[in-house]
Amino acid sequence: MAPLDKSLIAGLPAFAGLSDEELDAILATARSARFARDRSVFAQGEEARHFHLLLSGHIRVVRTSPEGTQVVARFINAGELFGIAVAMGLSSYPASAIAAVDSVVLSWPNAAWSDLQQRVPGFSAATYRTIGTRLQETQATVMEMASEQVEQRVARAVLRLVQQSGRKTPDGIEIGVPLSRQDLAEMTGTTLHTVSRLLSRWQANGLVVGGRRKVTVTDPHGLVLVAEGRRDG
Amino acid sequence: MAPLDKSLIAGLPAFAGLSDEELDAILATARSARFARDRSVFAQGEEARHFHLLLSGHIRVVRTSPEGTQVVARFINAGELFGIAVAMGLSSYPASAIAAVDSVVLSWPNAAWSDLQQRVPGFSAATYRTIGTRLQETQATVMEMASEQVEQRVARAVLRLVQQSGRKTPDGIEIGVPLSRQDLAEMTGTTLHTVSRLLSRWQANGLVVGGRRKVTVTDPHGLVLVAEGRRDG
DNA sequence: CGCTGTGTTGAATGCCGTCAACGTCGGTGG
DNA sequence: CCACCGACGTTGACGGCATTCAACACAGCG
Repeated sequence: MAPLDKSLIAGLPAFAGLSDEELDAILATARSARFARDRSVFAQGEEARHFHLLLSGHIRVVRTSPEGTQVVARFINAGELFGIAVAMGLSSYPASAIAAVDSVVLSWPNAAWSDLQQRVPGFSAATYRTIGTRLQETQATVMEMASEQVEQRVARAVLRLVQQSGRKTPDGIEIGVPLSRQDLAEMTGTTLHTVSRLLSRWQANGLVVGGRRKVTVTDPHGLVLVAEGRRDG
Repeated sequence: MAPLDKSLIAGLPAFAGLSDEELDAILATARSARFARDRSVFAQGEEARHFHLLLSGHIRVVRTSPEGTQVVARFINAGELFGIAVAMGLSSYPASAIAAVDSVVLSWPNAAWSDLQQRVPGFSAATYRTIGTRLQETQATVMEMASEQVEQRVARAVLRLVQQSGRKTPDGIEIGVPLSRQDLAEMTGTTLHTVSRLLSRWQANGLVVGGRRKVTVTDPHGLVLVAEGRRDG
């Protein structure tokens, strides 16, 4: 396999300020792979031998309960680390990672982890921050689920996705990830039926335009009001 | 103030295998303080200047939403680090910490953090693991709230508390933290009314015995069945 | 052209939150 | 020691929101 080009990771915050030689050294142990949409990068429960960085595309992180219920824990965007079980002292992945669109992933064996920590100044702190941020986000989700109505939660989820991967179109801001009603339901702890009803009503009221696995927000400010419970969808 | 005794922290996993001199050095920058029940160690939003270790007692970690809803994020037990905003790159505490019982807390200024990371081998990894564990637990909470009924969630919360701070008594296993119905409600995202109803029914069916700010589990196995939805309380 | 995955919508049920009233324990001050 | 007051707890009634059950519509694909 041809060596990976250092331009792939030169711009990322985790590797900021490194020389060309260091970047090459870091890439020496990495492998890149392409994942077609809906393919799994790793599966929950599987032994965690690698950690990963998303070069392009979007990854859906899904947790499945023993009873089979699924929850979409988060979406990973290009440039983010994921599957870093090694950083948390886990020997197996706590969730599955599935390509939401065709994606390119860079993977290192776990052994490279301590190496990176030593070689790259600030890498450790950057990872702490990543995990810490995810902890904050997850706790925010808990608060939402404890204190808000389903409608507000779905509105917030849509707004978050818009912020993470929104694309301007003539009609409004479109979410850049194929997103089924089922996905939204699994992100908010509700059913696809309820999500469908909500989106229909929002569409009737001019807040969004729905499509097959697609949502376009036409009135972001109005949707914010819904999310805050200050307006009925 | 008299120097702190190294026996305080010698047994903790985070400081395992250190010499007496190193322990003394670590303690040199620490301050210990006693917190009476219901006193706050730090408050949400407050600038995070210190990180903390619980020497004895129990701490309740509470997040409050802008609207005023409260959620009990977790209980801290003796020997655990808490308020480690510095590790997550946060400049202010994301939650409040309140003494659930009279407690003794060891506190370091944030400046001691990087020092500890360098001086104590494995400290970094131990902290990663702590944060990672909390992330797992929080995500498990999200899954529960998404897929389980209130009764199962409350049962799980009670069982977790039993595991964390259970004390054997003639009547059964008593939760070692003063725990109001309101507290349980804030841990499970429900109301004190529902919790009260559930505990009453459980008591009638011989699963628990309730008291003022107190819960004793008389039939742990039965309660597990309730938590798994395989039995009605 | 049928099949599968996705989405929509109606109707009915039920869980649990809300409102309300009352009961009880424990600490505090006289 | 006792009376009082506030915090905590219990229980009933009611209603609404969201799930559940069911049926149908539509798109994409082999």
